Amino acid sequence: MGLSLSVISGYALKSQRRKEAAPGTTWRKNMKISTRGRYGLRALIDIAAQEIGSCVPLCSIAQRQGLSEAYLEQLMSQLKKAGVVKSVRGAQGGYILNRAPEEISVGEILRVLEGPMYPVDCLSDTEKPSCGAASCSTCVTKPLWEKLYSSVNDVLESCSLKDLANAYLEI
Amino acid sequence: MGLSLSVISGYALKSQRRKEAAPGTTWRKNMKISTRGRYGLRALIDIAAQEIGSCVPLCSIAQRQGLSEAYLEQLMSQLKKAGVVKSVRGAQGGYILNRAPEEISVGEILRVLEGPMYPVDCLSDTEKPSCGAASCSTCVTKPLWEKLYSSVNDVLESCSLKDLANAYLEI
DNA sequence: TTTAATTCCTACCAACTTAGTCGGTATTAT
DNA sequence: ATAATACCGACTAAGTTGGTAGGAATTAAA
Repeated sequence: MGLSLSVISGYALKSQRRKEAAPGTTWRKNMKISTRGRYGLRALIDIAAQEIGSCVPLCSIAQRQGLSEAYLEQLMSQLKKAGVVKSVRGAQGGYILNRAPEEISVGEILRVLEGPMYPVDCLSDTEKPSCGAASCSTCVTKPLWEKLYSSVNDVLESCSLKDLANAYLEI
Repeated sequence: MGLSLSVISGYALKSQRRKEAAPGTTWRKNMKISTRGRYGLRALIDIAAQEIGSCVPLCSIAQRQGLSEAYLEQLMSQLKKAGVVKSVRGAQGGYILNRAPEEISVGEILRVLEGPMYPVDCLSDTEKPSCGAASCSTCVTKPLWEKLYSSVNDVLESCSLKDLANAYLEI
């Protein structure tokens, strides 16, 4: 019934992985960091852990970290545009950190890959009551969301790529 | 062509609202609190702001807060199961807080409606390396996620329904 | 006792997001 | 030349979000 072929395809493989991860209960995905941020961060830690100044090709990152090379490509391209890494094309090419690892915070990486860490959209620009409230200035929850936002940012800004790469090398 | 009827239906109305909210750029929805948490919290603030001990029917909450009654129903049912509110059925029925508003934290409410605030799933139970790493104990990012988790929780636990209801009444 | 207001319950749905895949092009060291 | 690599845009299955729809059960009040 053409089943074997379709099961072999990449799309089907993905769906298998999804199913096995799904628990019985109805889980929400809010306040979560997605694979973009997690995988991208792992890739950067991997690069930072290699000899400094050396080109690290995607295929080697993908292999060491067990990630899809094609998916990583998307993420690295975004990180390059944002100035976090630079790339060298052609054979023996790859990616290099664009700054010292202690100058790159986890917060910056996640902001590039996931967008700003606002817990609600209202925080993104002044006076846009997307919550349906009459006005943002009379919103009683806004101060709480602002506190949450700055708290999250503080934690993510306090950790640099150097910190994580050091820990990675020690294992 | 049957177009007018389908446009009038609720499904079509919803899609209109979605489109107007979508900006040009590609926004991610990670690390965000969804409508479940935001609407549910607003509903509870609304109840807490009414005369204490009085039954507050969903229709009045929905009207005052500009929310869908049917959607609120889902949320309140979950909050009831979790022991945050209790309900009175029949005419003149409605919902009442199950505890004093100062005993109900925003953290509890969001946990009920959105699930636990783990930024990554690995934190949910011991040693489940859902990230693909060899083992959770060698994961260099886990301590960071744990710090993030407790930071988020601290903020949300430090704010009670009473705090928000008071602010709400002052406006 | 009827009626209206209300909670409760299950199913359903369109739009959107996520987590990738696929195929091809451009560039460059060897 | 060739092989390795980055770069690019289109595509996609599965899952999630933000609700609707329709009815059943319960109860205060007329």
